[in-house]
Amino acid sequence: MDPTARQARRGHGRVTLRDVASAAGVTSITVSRFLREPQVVAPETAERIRQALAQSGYVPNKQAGLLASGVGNIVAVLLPNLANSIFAETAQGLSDGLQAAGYELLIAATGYSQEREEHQLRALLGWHPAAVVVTGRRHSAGALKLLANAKAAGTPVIEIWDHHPPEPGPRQPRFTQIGFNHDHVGRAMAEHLLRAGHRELAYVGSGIAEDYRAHERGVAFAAAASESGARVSVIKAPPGDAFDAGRQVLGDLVRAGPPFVTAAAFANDHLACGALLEAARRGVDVPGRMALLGFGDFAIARQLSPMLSSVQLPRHAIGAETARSLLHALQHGKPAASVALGWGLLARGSTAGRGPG
Amino acid sequence: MDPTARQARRGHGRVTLRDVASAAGVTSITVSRFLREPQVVAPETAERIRQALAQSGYVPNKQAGLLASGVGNIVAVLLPNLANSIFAETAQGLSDGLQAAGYELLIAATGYSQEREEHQLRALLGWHPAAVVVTGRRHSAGALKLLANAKAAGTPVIEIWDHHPPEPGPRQPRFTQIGFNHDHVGRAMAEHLLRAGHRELAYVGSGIAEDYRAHERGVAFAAAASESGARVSVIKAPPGDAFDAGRQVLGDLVRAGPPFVTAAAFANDHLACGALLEAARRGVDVPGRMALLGFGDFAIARQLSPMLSSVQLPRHAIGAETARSLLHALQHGKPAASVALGWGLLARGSTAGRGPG
DNA sequence: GCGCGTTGTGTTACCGCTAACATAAGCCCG
DNA sequence: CGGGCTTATGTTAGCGGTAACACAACGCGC
Repeated sequence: MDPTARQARRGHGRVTLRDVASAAGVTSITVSRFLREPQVVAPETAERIRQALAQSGYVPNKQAGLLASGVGNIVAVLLPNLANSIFAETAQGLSDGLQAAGYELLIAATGYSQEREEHQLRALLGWHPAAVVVTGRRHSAGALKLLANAKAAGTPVIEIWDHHPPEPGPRQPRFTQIGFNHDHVGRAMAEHLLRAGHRELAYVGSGIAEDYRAHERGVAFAAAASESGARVSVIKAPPGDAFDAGRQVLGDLVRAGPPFVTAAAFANDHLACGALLEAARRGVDVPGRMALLGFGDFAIARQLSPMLSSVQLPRHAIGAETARSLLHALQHGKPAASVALGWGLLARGSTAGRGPG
Repeated sequence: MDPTARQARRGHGRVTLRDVASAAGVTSITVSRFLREPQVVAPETAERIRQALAQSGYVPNKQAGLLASGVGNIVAVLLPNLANSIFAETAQGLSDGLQAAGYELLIAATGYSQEREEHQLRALLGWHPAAVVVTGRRHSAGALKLLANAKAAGTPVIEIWDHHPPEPGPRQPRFTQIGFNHDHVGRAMAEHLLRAGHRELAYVGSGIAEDYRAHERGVAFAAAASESGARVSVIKAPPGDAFDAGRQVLGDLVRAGPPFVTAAAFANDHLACGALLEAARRGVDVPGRMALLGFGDFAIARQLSPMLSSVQLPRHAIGAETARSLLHALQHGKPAASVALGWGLLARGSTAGRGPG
């Protein structure tokens, strides 16, 4: 009956705008206005409100604010995982760019599973985020529908870590893409080795079957090599520690043959470094007997001897550029254009050429 | 006047519970019930609702749900950063444990700044999270107050990556801690080197002045060494790439003296590996001329030759255990007990002893 | 046939905040 | 000195859901 009893029945016992307002001798809307546009409140009133706020420990309820105003500041982010340094750095880039603008990150990991992605996406969309960031351009049918709905409702949707022309076939919804073309990278990796004179190549995949981008790089690598008349064997790295997997692959490669593989490209630098270290242990000459090429340009790549050639990726830039693009789209109410970010093949000791030819 | 005009004025144009309800020929509360407790709805009604839901593309508005029911599923997480692999793995562990239970992660990075931490905390608390996870036990006065308020309101608060007895002096609010004691680790690192007979030690800090945990390890290291009559020089690693910093520190150490430092402990494995690689390049005998000890047991540590001795950390376990603890606290409505997680000093080649000395 | 418990659905009020409009007080100007 | 404009604050209604209670329809036993 009495307000106290009612309060006990519902409510979290937290300080609300109304509490602050009655302490300041005004109504809640005045405090609300003070918080959003202080200049429209009379100076003396403002002062009383300021004091009431300071004493109250008031924390605005953003659910209520978003519900009432439709204006939120949550950005939903879906990444394959957080432990992998490349995605962690992207998350950091996003965080750096968005937190300064007052946005907050609701992050979920999909474990490279489209099914989990759809599930997480559905959950995150329930918070009515101001924008949605997903990894890659391949999604389940359900997820695509959710993303298309979100975009139709004016929520910016950005696909990161990929940049690819539209596929043939039934027209797909298209979203802003920020990343790079994995076909190009795969081809460039092959061409780098071909230019050094190699004709018997290997491509060592990461073993994560669901990572379509890694798969695309491998396919493009093989295609480019075949077109030049070279041969490629595609190898799947064993599970477990990536360094150890790389070591094992190198051992297998040098024991095998003929034909003797003379150059191997890897899905990531950990695999490649494992191979490089194993070559050193076995006295296998790199790049003389076996050239090694990584992907990702992890910090360790530059530290080994010979230094590991690798592909430098815009890891942090993808996050930073996505933040920029998102802020732009939110300000202008229009989807931002896709951005192809730069990458580079860093030719170092592990693939030093045999001279032109 | 007419509902369409009103809808245009407010609302996001998204599908609401009411839309679904009118399509199914019931009122919104029935659909709401169907979603929460399907068994109380009559089978035929349920079927109509199911169809209406399938056609509508309805996504529940969690702001509204949380506002009305007070039951949410957001967990707010504050980490120093996301790019650093140790915190990324913790985030992954949390994510693994909580997403299965239907919780979502609102993550923010503090950059080791207490000021940013307080700011982020204030922002995240506005979402009225079901629980709050912060890194470390040191916070600004304002942040402590916010955390204490949250705890008083029944929100579980967990401090991770630390586990420490209460400090003397004014009584601080205490929260559940899940981590390990950095003093113990620092002492253990020193004792490991002392046991191998070293009397002239160096401790190489990370250069992040705000990382109080790294600082505590360094202080404990120095204290333990002094108590044994050994000498310690504390060195701050230069900024920039950690491997390069480690290389430079090793160069400085072997050029310096007398007295000749014979063993160096590092704030992380990247620094230590840089030193190890530089020693190999210079032909400095490890551990003969210089023993090297890392922290973190990164994957690369086992791969170098000699293998780097290091401290194995419960990186993922901190996240996983925090998830467990949180779920427990949420279910039982009582704060969970602190947990000291295990770590281990992995003695490998880089600190192989000179025999009992 | 009447009271009574079940079952399934609707009504009302409210979560905490804000948009839109209403209102009251002060001010200027002719 | 009264109409119209500003400025500062209040009132009302609603965001999209849910808790609590109300209520109608039904079955059942005696």
